[in-house]
Amino acid sequence: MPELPDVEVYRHYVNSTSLHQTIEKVEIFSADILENISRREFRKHVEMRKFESTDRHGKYLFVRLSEDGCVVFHFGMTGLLEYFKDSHSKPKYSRVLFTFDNSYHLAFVMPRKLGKLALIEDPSLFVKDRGLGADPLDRNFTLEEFKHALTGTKSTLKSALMNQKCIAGIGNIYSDEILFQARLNPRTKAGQLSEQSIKELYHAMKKVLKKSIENQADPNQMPRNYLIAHRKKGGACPACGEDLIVEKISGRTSYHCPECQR
DNA sequence: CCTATAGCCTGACGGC
DNA sequence: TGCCGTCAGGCTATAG
Repeated sequence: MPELPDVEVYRHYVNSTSLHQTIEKVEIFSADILENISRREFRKHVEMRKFESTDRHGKYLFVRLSEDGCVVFHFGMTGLLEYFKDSHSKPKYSRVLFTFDNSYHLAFVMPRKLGKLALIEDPSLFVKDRGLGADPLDRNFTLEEFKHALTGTKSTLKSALMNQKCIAGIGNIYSDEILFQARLNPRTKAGQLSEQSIKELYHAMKKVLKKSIENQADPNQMPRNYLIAHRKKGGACPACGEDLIVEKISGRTSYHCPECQR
């Protein structure tokens, strides 16, 4: 699931459930999702601390700890968070479980173990070290900056949007949606866009991401003229009714309308 | 620099 | 019902 909107929804979820309570216990059921840290070290740094605040960059969620340090959640394709009380109702595929002093738990649930958990000092340094591009919902992310990120690249739009070093946070589903809303063909070369198209893409990107967050990143709540509900085999364009084209681009299954996205 | 591919991991789904 | 292949909203390493 987790692209930028999903991760932003998880961030709000952590804010409304898990802050300012002492973390009495950390249980790690799958050590292989820990990045660069042992079970023991992770527990030592997190237990008896509190989650103080949250931040997000692209698909990464940062949860700052009291004292110092920051837990980084990366959700892979199937990660999610669940806050619950009854210890018997621990969700299946819980990989890490935080237990608070109010006896509630926060589970990092992830059927496919493609995500990661890390402990870092400084999110901005983390972003820099990974070479992540700007977060498209960052207040300081201007049209100029977007233009700059696209110029010089020879890749397709689909690929550029999904490239985390170019823009951070967009994945397969939302790249399709953004290109659909901007009426741009996914195979268009990113470096050859007109000023006008770049501008439209920029606004479509912000619009789609914001709208999704407003709707709790729930595909079922998205407007009818969005692609997302039709993004399946045999789907038709919600704007013109044309059969959608399905093809692999950058190794991912991509959907677009041959009429609306020329 | 770019693209395509395989691999990581595990479950859901469709065809026979 | 069971088995098998394919696919999945991410990312990385590798080859061409």
